[in-house]
Amino acid sequence: MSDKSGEGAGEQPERISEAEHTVMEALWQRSPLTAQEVCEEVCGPRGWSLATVKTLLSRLVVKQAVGTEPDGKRFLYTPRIARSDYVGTESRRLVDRLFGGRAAPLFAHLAQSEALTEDDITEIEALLRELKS
Amino acid sequence: MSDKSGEGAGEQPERISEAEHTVMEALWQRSPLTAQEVCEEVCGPRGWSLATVKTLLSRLVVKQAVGTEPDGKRFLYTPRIARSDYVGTESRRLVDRLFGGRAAPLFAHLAQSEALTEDDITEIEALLRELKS
DNA sequence: CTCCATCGTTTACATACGTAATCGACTACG
DNA sequence: CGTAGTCGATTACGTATGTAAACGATGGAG
Repeated sequence: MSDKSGEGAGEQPERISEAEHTVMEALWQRSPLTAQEVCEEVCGPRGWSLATVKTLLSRLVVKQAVGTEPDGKRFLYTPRIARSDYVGTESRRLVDRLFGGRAAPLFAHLAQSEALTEDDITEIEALLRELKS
Repeated sequence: MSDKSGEGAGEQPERISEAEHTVMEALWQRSPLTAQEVCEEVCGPRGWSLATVKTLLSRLVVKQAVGTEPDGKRFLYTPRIARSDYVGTESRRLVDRLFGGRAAPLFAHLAQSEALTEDDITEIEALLRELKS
């Protein structure tokens, strides 16, 4: 089988960098967007120029993390990977790397470092109850 | 105040890369170690050469993440940052970046993606009970 | 039809990272 | 005393990342 560069199904997605992730967040929030619109969302907070956003968008297109759709002269950009997938992968990576794949130690750490608010605790209790249903 | 490059207390620690982290884990496991010994721990699993470990160690020394102590001809390397600090920082970064700083959504994600084992759940329940004590 | 504002694309460049070979100093063996 | 092994330090080099300017096409204003 020519797995040359076709689209098969077995492409493990390329890593998305932190700057790129910022752009993804904008697209997950609302899409499709033009480069201009993405910039309006993120350039301010990050102190970026439009050029930077354009670069990041191209790289994300190459990585197949966002897709384009022509709209007259310009493009509309849309995420091609779900936020939940990204978040899941990243979370898993962290848990694997730092806690030997076990979630409990991560939880313990968050608890100890006071990263858990009252609300978090209440919510987690609710989730636990659901899990045991 | 001269915050020039002295040692004050206000140095936010430089990022430790993934490869460097592998070396840190070896040192957290047991220390002090020689470069040789670190290599014995990690070169196999990662397919690294001793040279690579040496490079990573130097970079970690520059980043002040590990300290050295002369031992005759060679050095003994020791972590200068606690694993729990590193783990805490990294966890926080992830939670901030992906979950708006809230731990509950992270937890929900782990739960949904089946990243939680029975044991995890039991342990977390125990932790929760402790927190509410 | 001409000119300008915009697009996306290409090129740029500094720093970080992964991975390692090489080099100068020193020590231990013969 | 000379030589080989070992150590940390220096240098190397390709790719990734952050950040952006330059370029060529093109569509709309006049």
